[in-house]
Amino acid sequence: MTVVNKHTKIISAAIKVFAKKGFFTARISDIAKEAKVADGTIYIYFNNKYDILLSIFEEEIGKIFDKTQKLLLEEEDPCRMLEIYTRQYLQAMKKNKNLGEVIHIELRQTNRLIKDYRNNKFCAYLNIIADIIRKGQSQKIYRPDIIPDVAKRIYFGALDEVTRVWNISLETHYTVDEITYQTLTLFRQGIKIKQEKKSGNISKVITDNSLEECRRIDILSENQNISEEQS
Amino acid sequence: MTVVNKHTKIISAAIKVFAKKGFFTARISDIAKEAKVADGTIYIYFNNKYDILLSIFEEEIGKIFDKTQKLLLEEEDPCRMLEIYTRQYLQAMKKNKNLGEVIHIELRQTNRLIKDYRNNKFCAYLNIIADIIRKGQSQKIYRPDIIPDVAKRIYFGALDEVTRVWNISLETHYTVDEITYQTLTLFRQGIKIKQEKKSGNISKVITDNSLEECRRIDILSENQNISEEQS
Amino acid sequence: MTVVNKHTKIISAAIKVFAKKGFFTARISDIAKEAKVADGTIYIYFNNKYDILLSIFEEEIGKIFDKTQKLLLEEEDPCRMLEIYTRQYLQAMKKNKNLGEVIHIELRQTNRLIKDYRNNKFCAYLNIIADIIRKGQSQKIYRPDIIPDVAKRIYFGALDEVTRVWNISLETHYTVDEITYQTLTLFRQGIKIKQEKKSGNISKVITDNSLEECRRIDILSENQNISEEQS
Amino acid sequence: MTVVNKHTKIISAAIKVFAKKGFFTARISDIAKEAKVADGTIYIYFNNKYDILLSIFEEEIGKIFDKTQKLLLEEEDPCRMLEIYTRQYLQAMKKNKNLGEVIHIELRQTNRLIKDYRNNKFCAYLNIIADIIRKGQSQKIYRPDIIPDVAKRIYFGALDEVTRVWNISLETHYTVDEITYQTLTLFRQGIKIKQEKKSGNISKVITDNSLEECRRIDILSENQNISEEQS
DNA sequence: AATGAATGAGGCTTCATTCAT
DNA sequence: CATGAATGAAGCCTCATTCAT
Repeated sequence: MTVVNKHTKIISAAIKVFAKKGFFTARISDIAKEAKVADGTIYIYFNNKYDILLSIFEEEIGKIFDKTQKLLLEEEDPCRMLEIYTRQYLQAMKKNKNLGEVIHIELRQTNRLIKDYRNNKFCAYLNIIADIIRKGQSQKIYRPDIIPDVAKRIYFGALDEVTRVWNISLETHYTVDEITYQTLTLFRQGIKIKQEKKSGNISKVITDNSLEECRRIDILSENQNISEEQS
Repeated sequence: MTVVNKHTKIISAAIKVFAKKGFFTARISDIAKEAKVADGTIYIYFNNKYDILLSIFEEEIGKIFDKTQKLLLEEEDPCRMLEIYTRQYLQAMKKNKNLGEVIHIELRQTNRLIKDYRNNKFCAYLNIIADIIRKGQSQKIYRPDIIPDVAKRIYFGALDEVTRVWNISLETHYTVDEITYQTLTLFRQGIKIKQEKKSGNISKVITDNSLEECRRIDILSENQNISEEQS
Repeated sequence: MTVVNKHTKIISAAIKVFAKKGFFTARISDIAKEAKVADGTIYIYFNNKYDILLSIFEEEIGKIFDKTQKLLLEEEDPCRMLEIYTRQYLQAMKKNKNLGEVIHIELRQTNRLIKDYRNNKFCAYLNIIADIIRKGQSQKIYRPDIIPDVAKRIYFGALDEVTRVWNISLETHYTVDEITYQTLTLFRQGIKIKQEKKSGNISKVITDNSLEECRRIDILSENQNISEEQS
Repeated sequence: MTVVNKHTKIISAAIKVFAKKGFFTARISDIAKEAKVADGTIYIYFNNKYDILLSIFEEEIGKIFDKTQKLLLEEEDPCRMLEIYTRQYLQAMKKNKNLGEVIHIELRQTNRLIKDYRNNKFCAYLNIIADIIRKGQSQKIYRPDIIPDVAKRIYFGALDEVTRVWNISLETHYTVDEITYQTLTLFRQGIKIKQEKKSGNISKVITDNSLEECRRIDILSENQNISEEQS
């Protein structure tokens, strides 16, 4: 108990350092100092600097994935499942803000290196969302025109970006609750005030019109772009 | 025609190289080779490697920002404004997929360095969303409980992440239209099928219940976390 | 014994290399090769190339300064003090001819960069001369019209330049003794044969005349210069 | 007249820039800017950066050398000749303080490169001093135990270092006259007050004793040094 | 002759990794 | 296992020099 696993100590230190400085800017000696071990010790537990990053993903994302997966097994309602997913993610990020930063930045930054390699766990984690959406669609709760594989990215992108609001705290500080509420509500019900009763139809019509128009504009602008396009 | 501005040539090359290798992994000599200039030439046009990245943001985001801004001036309907914003962003990203990658990754990666410094343009670009939402709220079209400064991040996060769908193309390729439709719809109307007439209330009750429960869970899990918390 | 302090090894190597090639022409890799360490090792002991130079001044001048200072404490006669000073400097330069070269050249060359910064030790070392002269003046041994702060420079300039006689050895080689004798004698008694007894007065008169004349010439030539002066 | 020789313009600019920044730190573009010509223009008039420095020596030292040489032809008294030499040098340095700086620093710094090559003019200039001393010795005016080739360096070293007193002006500002007086007097008559009549002998005895002692100490300390010597 | 944009060799410095203790 | 001094490969950047205009 008193002797903390060095592996864990290094991982924790690395999360902190990567979060603060970024993977490339962080130095091994920074991590070593943070972990209170010698530089060389790190190479007893990890093959190289990059391996530390990979291990963070594996282990930390793994924890969230496993816990979320377990909680979802007991749930059938897609809306509740989405809530669980969202809450788990946001809470994990809140608990360890540094981890959030690492996932946020490094996942992308090093994505080109990881690719198909080891981050299947992350893909699996993303796919949970797609599965929930599919479940909701089969239960006729979620709209069938939503493409789960697109929506999962929209959703995770939102979740991911939103964690910065309280990490980097550019504007103001919000509670996890507030952010959870905002994200879930926005995603489930949209930004527009639902004008129940009769107004619903109108709303729909407008939207459809709008989107139809979108498509026309899209085609037009695509054509326009041909001439604009820089080869 | 034949003599292309070297500044532009370098920027284009850098976008390509950064997109492929990432800012830190990219070498000045890579950019030089791509731009077909000598390494030293780059330093005639840019102060340093980092300045290239900054210039990409400034100039490229600037272009999108300016065009979007201009188009929005002619529009009053928040929904249409959101459409314009979304379409412009997605189209720009489609036109130059590498740029998308650079914005996506580097903006975050190097964000800690940029901060308040030069990327005000990016902040301004993000704030357009918040402004649209505020406009919608004052017109009683958008729900007042949405926090514009949070929602703008949720939305941009979604947009940003979604561009990867066709850039990195992990799953399948979708048209700009499809992605625009998906994003806009999801954001404006939510994922749930609107059960108009009386069911609206029920939906709302469920949601509220659900969220109430959320909060209880939140408190519970926070307590749980105390024991879980890693010192 | 066998394990020589790396710091010292690098300093020694740097003195040798700087002496041979000069600060700017010397390469870090030259010093590393001379010190038989890796290039990077140098940066464990010094912040940068310039810091090596500074350290040479600090440490080596420091040694001479300290030893000289200590020896002077036991002495009261200004003439003997001057001897000690001179001998110590010349002996140190003889012991390490390269150091002489480094002090000679680099002190001046890099003086503009060092200035008030770290070479106070050198200034202190120079001021010893001024102090000795002042002591001699208060003892009525040294002429009161000598300005100590000017004379210290004249004297150090002479010492410094003279070390080149045996370092660069442009003409012939002389012993430390010979040079010490030459310098001390010249400085203490002048170049002119002292015509003791009655002739002393005449000598003085001649000199005064000569110098009076100097001043007249000076004024004349200054006037001449006005027309010569390039704007 | 209006069209100033570009060669001259560049030389003047180079003197100014070298004086301010030093040869190695100065950039060709600095000189070009100072001379108000394009970088490339410099290479029409000079082979390379180093050639500019050499030309400065050649031309500027040459001017002083020629003028001094000419004035000395009309003079027979060594003391007066030394005055002329000193005055000419100090005046030239006063007229163009930047040139003083360049000679002072660069002559030494680049001495190892120039060596036997092109700076014969400088050697010739130094040798004037030796010749004057020899003349004084043959006229029985100067002490025969002075070695002209050593004394010329002692003297030039003093002159050179002393110019810094008013160039860098570390302590106080003195007039050319004052410095000329100080240097000449010190060199010709020494620092000690001449105690004419009988005391002259005593002074001599002390000095001789002192120097004898010097030599003993020298031998002793040389022996000491053997053990001190770092291999 | 004059220009100055372009070149590219080469230096200083960093830092992941090793290995003798 | 642990250490941390040492390594040396490799990158960013500078700037003397060139050459097309």
